[in-house]
Amino acid sequence: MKEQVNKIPRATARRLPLYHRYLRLLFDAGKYRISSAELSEATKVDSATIRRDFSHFGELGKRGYGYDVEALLTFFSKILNQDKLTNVALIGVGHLGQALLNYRFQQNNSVRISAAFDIEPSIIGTIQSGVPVYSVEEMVEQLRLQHIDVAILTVPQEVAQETVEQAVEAGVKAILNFTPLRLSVPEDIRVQNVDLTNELQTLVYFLNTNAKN
Amino acid sequence: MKEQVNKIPRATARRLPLYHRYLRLLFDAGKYRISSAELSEATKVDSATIRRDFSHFGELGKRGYGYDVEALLTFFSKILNQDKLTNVALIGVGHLGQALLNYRFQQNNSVRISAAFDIEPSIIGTIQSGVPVYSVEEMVEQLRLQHIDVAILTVPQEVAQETVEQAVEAGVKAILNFTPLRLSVPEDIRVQNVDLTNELQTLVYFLNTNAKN
DNA sequence: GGATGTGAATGTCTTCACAGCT
DNA sequence: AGCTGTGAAGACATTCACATCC
Repeated sequence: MKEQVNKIPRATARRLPLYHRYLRLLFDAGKYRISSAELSEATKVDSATIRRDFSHFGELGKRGYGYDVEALLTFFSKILNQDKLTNVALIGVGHLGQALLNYRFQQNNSVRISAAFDIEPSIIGTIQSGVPVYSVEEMVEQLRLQHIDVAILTVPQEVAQETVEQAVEAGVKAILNFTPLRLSVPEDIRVQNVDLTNELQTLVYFLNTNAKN
Repeated sequence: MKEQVNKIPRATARRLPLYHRYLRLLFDAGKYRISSAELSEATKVDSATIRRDFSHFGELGKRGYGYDVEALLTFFSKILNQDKLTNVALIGVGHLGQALLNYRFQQNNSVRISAAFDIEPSIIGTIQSGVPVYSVEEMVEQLRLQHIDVAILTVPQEVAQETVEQAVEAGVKAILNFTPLRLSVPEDIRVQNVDLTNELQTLVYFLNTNAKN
């Protein structure tokens, strides 16, 4: 079933959505052919890196020509499961959670938030930005029922760990963690941290060190 | 003036705010001594990596003992300029921008959003979550006036590039970019991308590849 | 005794530079 | 003639494992 070329380097995998996005942009702009040099200009990824990344999936281009935009786009759509719809849960409907509910995660929607959870009685049972909000008590049940295995965590840090444990119990396999805490999870669970304070402080740090790195 | 130990590896620098945060947590919890092994458990950073990271700043620990929490905290506070207040601008007060205005970027506030910019007449001139909102027309002037050199970019992607060019013109040196586009900037300007769609899609990709990487 | 600091080994990622194919 | 795909080199990062020192 998985005819997938395995052992894609992590760094490459993390760039795939970016390539996919720019290929769509190019395709929509009517471009039918692209070289690694041009794609590099758009994405700011070194052209040799782009060629290396692509090469992990086979010989996608033609020497002396470049890559066919439509073919590449189709290929990466498959790779990234853009054909299927992936349902995601949002846990914690505070300011940031609300913003993410409104966030257009895709023009071409292949990922969508299909359920949200909170403890605030005034929003439980309502539809926020098109997404039903459930109480946290119903979370395990709903996650199981809806077969959701990706969750976005935007709860207060005080309850982050306990919440993630419930989510994992309910079968969640991947977590996009917006809390500033590093979560403890079983090793087969993937956590991606989005650490806004950290990003901002790193930026300030580099600014104050006159560092070129 | 800069007695700073230079040539800190990029990967180390990106972990400094995390260390700082956990040291504060430990300090506030009354812990006065910590080993790299314990800090590793909290931060999920390998203990050898922690020791290597710290060693770039000198010999901060004591063999057979570990590290003094307060001393480390003080040290990293200096390194990260936690003593000074850094003003940051928020450009684009949509849903995500609003959420960031409310985001507590620090318990111990050393970074704060001091000005916001938008084109929406109904919020221009108002105070949103304690932050004055100016029109984009006033942006260059205000950024200069307030000597702001860090900006958070949460504008629609259609105007991202032109907006960033104005910000750079106004002296901004670092940008936290929440738009899905890769910005073109002079090479002395630092851009940190926070690419939410990308993160989510990468997570989905890894989920569907039964990848261990 | 116990945990640091660090050479050395290993792993990962990027970049060069060019042979080879179209 | 031009651009890919990739060996080889280089740069960077992590991890091992232990001598060293408190």
